Amino acid sequence: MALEHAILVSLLEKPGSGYELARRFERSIGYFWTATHQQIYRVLKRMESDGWVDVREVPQQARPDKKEYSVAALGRTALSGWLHEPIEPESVRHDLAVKIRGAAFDDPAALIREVERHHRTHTDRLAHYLAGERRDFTGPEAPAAPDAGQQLQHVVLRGGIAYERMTIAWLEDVLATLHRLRGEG
Amino acid sequence: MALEHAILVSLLEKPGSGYELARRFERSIGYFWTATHQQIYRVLKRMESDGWVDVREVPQQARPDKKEYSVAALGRTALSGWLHEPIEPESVRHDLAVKIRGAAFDDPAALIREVERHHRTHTDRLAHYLAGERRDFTGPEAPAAPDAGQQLQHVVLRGGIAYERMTIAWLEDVLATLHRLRGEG
DNA sequence: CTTGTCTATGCAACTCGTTGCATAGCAGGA
DNA sequence: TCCTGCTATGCAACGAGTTGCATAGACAAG
Repeated sequence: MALEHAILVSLLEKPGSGYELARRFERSIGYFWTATHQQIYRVLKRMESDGWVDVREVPQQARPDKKEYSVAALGRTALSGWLHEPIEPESVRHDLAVKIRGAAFDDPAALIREVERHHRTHTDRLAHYLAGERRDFTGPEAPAAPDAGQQLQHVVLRGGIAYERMTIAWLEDVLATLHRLRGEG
Repeated sequence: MALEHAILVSLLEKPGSGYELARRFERSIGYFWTATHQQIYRVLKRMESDGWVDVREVPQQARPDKKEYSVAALGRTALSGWLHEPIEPESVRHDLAVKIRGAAFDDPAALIREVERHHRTHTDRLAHYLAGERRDFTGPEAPAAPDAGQQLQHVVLRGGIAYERMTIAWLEDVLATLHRLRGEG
């Protein structure tokens, strides 16, 4: 499992609490790795007892205290070890594709609204990624000479952008097919 | 969960045994939904006791007997109900992206071989999909007037092809970035 | 004649991930 | 004042998915 490793990377980029990690997993990290707060708290606890992360109690005013986690030496070693291991190309779980093939045994036209909804979601995500890219990498406030970390973050973001563009184009292909079938049927 | 639904779709396309389903999940269906044989046997058993599928013992010579499953009326109803429910756009799990961002805290150049390996895997998959497309949809043996089911299978396959092409181009972008960083570092 | 491979099914144990619920302080609006 | 919402952490139960192992007949290669 790689949730531990995703957490290590996120904490190396910036230490933070379980709650803050959960919010990051709704945003930047969540573009390629999702996790709920319960999962994060549980895994953080295990990582702490394994000595991968250090904890620091941070008192706060106007809000509850928090535990700030940062990566310990053992955690860096564990991450390094994982980085040098080969991994399998990801396995896919695409509900919509199952639905599209299933539509052959039901009413294909009924899927049109659903596909349109997904199209809107992916269009929104693309706009969100592009805004982030302008803000952090290509806009006037972006660093003139990005360091290695920034270049690597940018190439991952470009992957997200390419994925959304591809998905949007494919959903349009799906819509055209569904409309054509409605005309025929 | 949608494994039940993926099984229903596959059985509607063609009835078969758990073993045959497992093989399909390594091929066509597996392009967008993976499952091991243990998972499939367990879910089939539940679907059978829920009356979603019918079983028929098929004696065979030169090999063990098998249980051939086909979709029952209740299964069709369940599938139809699921098709009319909205689903959330998929959540992503992309180990390689985690590794790429993690490489900022290790040696980026060490990732080059790994990325090249993924590039080869996706190139192979693309070739495999394109061969399937020629065989079933665009080649000389393909049906001149494909029915709804074939058109829907084709649009799903086109999605797989677009995904592989996008991924291959992105991996080349990643490789270029890693080589650039090695030159700088 | 033994070893390996393919079809075919399944159990048991485990880890991973989700859902529902609980607590608790503080802030802002009706 | 009460209700809603945000930060912040966590338990308990369940469901999904993986890994290892077991069985068993038939065939092919060495």
